[in-house]
Amino acid sequence: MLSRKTKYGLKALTFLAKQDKNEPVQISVISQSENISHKFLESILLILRKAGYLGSKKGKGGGYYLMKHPSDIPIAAVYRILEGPIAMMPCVSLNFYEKCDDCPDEKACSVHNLMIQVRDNCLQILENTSLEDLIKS
Amino acid sequence: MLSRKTKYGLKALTFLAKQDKNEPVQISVISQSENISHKFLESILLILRKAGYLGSKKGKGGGYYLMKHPSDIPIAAVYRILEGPIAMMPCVSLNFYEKCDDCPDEKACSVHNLMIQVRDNCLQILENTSLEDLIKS
DNA sequence: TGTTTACTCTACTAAATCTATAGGTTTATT
DNA sequence: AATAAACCTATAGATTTAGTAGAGTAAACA
Repeated sequence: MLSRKTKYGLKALTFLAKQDKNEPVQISVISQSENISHKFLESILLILRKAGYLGSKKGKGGGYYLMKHPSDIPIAAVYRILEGPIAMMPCVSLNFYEKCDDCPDEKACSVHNLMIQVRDNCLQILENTSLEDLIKS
Repeated sequence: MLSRKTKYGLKALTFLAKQDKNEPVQISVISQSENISHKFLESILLILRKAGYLGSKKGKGGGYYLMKHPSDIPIAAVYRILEGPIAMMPCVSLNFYEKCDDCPDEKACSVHNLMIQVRDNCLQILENTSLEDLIKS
């Protein structure tokens, strides 16, 4: 299941992408519009800023704005930043690979092979959907 | 991410499906072969038994065995029993639907629409893969 | 009938993660 | 200087995960 963190993050990005101008939007504007706890959203936006997807401006008239064009922000990237691996098991993750301690032979593991299929399908969607696609739907 | 519970459950079912005869296999045989904590596996097998996928026999020569042919056990069903909803958000779940409290209009939610796509893709795989398919791979 | 074997069931726990919240700090604007 | 708004650290409560402990129950077998 998707965490609220990721869900809120995606909603906030969508909100920013929908703005007419790419000017700073205050956290409280986003949090009120999208029904997200102000403080929680704050921490999420901070993560996205550090990852390079958001820029920020302090002080009066400040807020957050997109650092990239929505078409250059694949959902997969946001997902990895906020949620972590897209794969269902570390042993099938491309970006967060880890060996299973209980599995002597990965290639012989039927669960492993199944989850590779699932991963590929999810990846295909999440890599090929951008923030721009999201606001169109 | 897939919980160990589900992973272990699938591995145990796979182990049983691989047996030549469908005769009771002791928990300890499975737990040792698959490197799973005996007590933890015990609780997982119990769940699968109550769900009707496994039968059990007590006493000497006892153990667990499949109640259905592997081709009649879709992975999606096992997943739902052990892991819960396949959907990434309750608002896109077919079997465990729940409205989001933060979302006034589901149809207007871009995250919602994206996750429907993801769900459909995962479902397509998990519904159409049976335990029998798993042991072949 | 008694013993062993193996599943059944309830309860508990340690650790991790999630979902925030609190409160002070820094920076920019007016 | 006053105010606005992001920045940052710490913490806390709730939930979930991944088990563990131990007594109970049923079947087999001698």
